[in-house]
Amino acid sequence: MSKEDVKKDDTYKLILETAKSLFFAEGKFNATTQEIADAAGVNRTLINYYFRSRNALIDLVFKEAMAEEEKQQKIIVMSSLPLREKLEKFIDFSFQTAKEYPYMEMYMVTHMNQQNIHEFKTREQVELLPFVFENIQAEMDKGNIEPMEPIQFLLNFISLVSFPISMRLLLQKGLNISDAEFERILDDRKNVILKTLFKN
Amino acid sequence: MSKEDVKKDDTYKLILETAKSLFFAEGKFNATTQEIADAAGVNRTLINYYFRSRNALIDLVFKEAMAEEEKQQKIIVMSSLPLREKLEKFIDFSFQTAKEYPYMEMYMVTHMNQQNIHEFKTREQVELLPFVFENIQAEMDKGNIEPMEPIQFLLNFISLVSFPISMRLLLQKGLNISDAEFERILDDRKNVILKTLFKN
DNA sequence: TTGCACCTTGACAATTTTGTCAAACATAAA
DNA sequence: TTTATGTTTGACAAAATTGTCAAGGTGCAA
Repeated sequence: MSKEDVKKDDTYKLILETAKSLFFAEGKFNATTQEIADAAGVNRTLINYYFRSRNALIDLVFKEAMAEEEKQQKIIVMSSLPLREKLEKFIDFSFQTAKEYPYMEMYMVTHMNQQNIHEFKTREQVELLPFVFENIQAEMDKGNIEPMEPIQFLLNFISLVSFPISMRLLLQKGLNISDAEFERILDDRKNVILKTLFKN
Repeated sequence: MSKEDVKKDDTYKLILETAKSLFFAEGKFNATTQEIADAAGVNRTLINYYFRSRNALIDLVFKEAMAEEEKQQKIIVMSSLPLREKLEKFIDFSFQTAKEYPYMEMYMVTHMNQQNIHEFKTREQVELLPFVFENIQAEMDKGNIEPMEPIQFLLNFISLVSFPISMRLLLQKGLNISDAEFERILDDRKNVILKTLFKN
């Protein structure tokens, strides 16, 4: 099926995307090479042919996801929009990728935990942070947001955006919420988050 | 070492606690029976002797963790304290268990995802929810918290409490925060969360 | 058509992980 | 001391997972 959707010589890409889908969309963090191959509709040894080993494929998936996420986020942070609009854009972007890959963040954490990964943020990313903090501080000075350490505001923001998506399954079952209902709640989240973080 | 700390016939308990520690404290979600046995300082086959199979052990760890968490939470929710104080207690409790088992929530989610787990909340838990919602609604009517759907307020609260703990590794490395600094930030979180959710 | 480069496959081997079992061991009661 | 019960161990078998390889296939360029 999906094998027919792409050119034959795109097997490499097909395997890569299928792996991403298994890990990030379905949350099958321990998918075996056989399972990945089956999901992609290809022979298992093709994974070795194109990626050398299972680990090499895993690492590639991880690095690509990281890079993609960073690239997008940087564009938003570096824009000259006011803070509130930056955050709005960030929410939109997060919810959009989260719809496709709800388990991506959790995969990152568990994967980093098992490997020993050090610098996964570029120097650029880290150097951008003080700028963001200044941005937040300025809004506090203007009285638009509750005064607190900028890092705490940032934690608040990331938490409010990411947690309901990452932990969706836990929340849905724990609070007994249907799929449709949870979708609706998520759609309202953007406004709720802004209302929670900004004074009127 | 740790084997000497307990009575010999507590091997059952020792293995169970070691498994919990590996999964929830160290985040080694794929620990093999050999790794668990080594960590506990016992022979691997004792896992089969006491728990029949690896899966049986895993399931037991999962169920016990769930049960323990629910038990504690129920005590808090059922208390007749005002909402703000309930939430304060909840924060204290969460941070306390999270210090010991930072990866517990993530383990729950990934584990539920791989198995097909349905009712993991007792009927009691679910039946308690409307009561909590009323509680929240009353505070909104009193003007103590920003008006929104009670479920959204609850999501906000859980997110603010749990996310920084669950995703600690990702946040620390992503934001370039030292261990000591992150500890300090977490210690301030309780007040920050209350300030964020409650109007003055 | 032939040759070449690349892709795909199934068979096989190596490794890892789990589970079983009989024998050895320890301890407390008779 | 002997016996009985429950615990621990190492050896072995089975299953699952990964990686290698030679052989076969495909399409395109000469």
